[in-house]
Amino acid sequence: MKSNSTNLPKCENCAIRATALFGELETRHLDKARALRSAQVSYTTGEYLYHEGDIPTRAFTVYKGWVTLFKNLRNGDRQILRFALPGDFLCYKVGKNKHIDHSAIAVSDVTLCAFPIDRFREVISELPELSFALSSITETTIKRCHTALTTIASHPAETKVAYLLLSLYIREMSLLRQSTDRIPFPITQEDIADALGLTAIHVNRVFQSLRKKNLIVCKNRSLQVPDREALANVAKISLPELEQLMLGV
Amino acid sequence: MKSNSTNLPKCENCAIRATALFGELETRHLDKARALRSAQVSYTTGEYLYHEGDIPTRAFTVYKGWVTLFKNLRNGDRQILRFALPGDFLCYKVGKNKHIDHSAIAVSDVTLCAFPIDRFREVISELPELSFALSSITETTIKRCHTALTTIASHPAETKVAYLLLSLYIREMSLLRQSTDRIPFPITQEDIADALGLTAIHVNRVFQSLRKKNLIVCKNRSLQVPDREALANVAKISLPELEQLMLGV
DNA sequence: CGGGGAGTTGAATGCAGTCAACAAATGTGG
DNA sequence: CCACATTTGTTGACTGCATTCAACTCCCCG
Repeated sequence: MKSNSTNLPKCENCAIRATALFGELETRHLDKARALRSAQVSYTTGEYLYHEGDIPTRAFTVYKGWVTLFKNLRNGDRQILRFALPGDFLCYKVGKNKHIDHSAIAVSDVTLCAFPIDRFREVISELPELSFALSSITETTIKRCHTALTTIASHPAETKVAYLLLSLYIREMSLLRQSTDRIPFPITQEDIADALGLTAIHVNRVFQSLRKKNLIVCKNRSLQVPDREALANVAKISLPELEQLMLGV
Repeated sequence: MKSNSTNLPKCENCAIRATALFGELETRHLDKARALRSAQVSYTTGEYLYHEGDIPTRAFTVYKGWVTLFKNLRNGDRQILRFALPGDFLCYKVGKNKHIDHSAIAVSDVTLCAFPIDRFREVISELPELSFALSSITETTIKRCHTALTTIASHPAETKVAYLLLSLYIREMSLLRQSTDRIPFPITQEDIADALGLTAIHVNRVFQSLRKKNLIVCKNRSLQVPDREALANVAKISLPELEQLMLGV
């Protein structure tokens, strides 16, 4: 882990602000709110951001790279809860029970903006808008959690994989400025299996099948989706609906 | 739906306060916060509390009875997101996107305490503690959503069913004053199937198997769990852990 | 050049879905 | 209070999707 608390980039120009915490706040409140941020921190691939059971002191906004949030299970398996992409807000925890219920690992090299959680209490007192911004974020988190539930419960496996791939593709594409149709894709087939409650082997077979139908091109840690409509079809969701969920508020 | 806004029971003596929204607040703040509540409302079995896509104006605390929260899927199936029991907080929504992402139905006759959502904004401004109470609630919701995810993804079906039954049993038992080991159980096997991503037929077979092993007694809309440890074992979770999640904050 | 992680393939097994029919319980109107 | 309709629960036979186990390839990195 590497930390940097000087020369931080300005929030108002931040490429990801629209989708991040401060995107919920009006510009005139930004200066007050920005005082929350203390540093940018970096982790390399495979490093833990925090462990299940920790009492977190800092919350994070992902600035660059991907993070997996997961729980370790009794039987040695792990359940991936979600993949956090740039703009996502992690590890905010103010309830009575102070322990966090999951772990987080950098799946690629990541940079995060760190916010001491204590300071939220103070700022909210003088800027109640912040509390609604936070609510808005957690509502999105719950909404995504609900669709994750729905996806994992759905059948067959092809539907689940299609849904996950398309979600990640849409979110990452919206973050890329350049005109490319290929996104960096740092997660493994095993990660996907752990996210969807499948085996890596079966995920692999589904990948073959999707490739054969020309629905995905996935190699060298990158992913292309030539025809989103077609993939959305397999995922049994309407494309506009999914885009609204992934990009909209 | 039936509404009553006079002679409301007092929050400080409420049997469910410990686990409900105001349980998060200290007693000295209760009078300010109680001003939020506007009425008690009742619904009969099968009635909708709200529909997916609605713009909610009121949030609810379940006072009596059970509620299912669910989404209707493209293919006609429905995914049950969770069962809400007395003390649970529903339908709070303050984010930019004002539409709610799921529907809610009374599975038994229910009584709810209703709170106009608008008024939360005002009260939070003068009582920031309320915003942390709300955060605490949503953190619990997310935590339960995470374990639901983990449960649905887990194998085999017996594990899932055991987990759900035990969760509901533990929660409902803690609400019953009398010394009984039997809880009212208003949901159907199909509800359970819709919650876990299984077919009703297969849930039935799992029920048979659990009955044969004397792990559950389920008839006439009631449920007994003679040996919680044993059922927790099948559910692949430690009993203390589950109790902490269901009862603790 | 060697090692390890990730991906790929095949064969065999088994869990859960589907279809169909029926039984039991519940609710409704006559 | 009974007759009927509807919902919920139960059982059996069959099918098929996903898991398991094992072996092997490819690629990246040291």
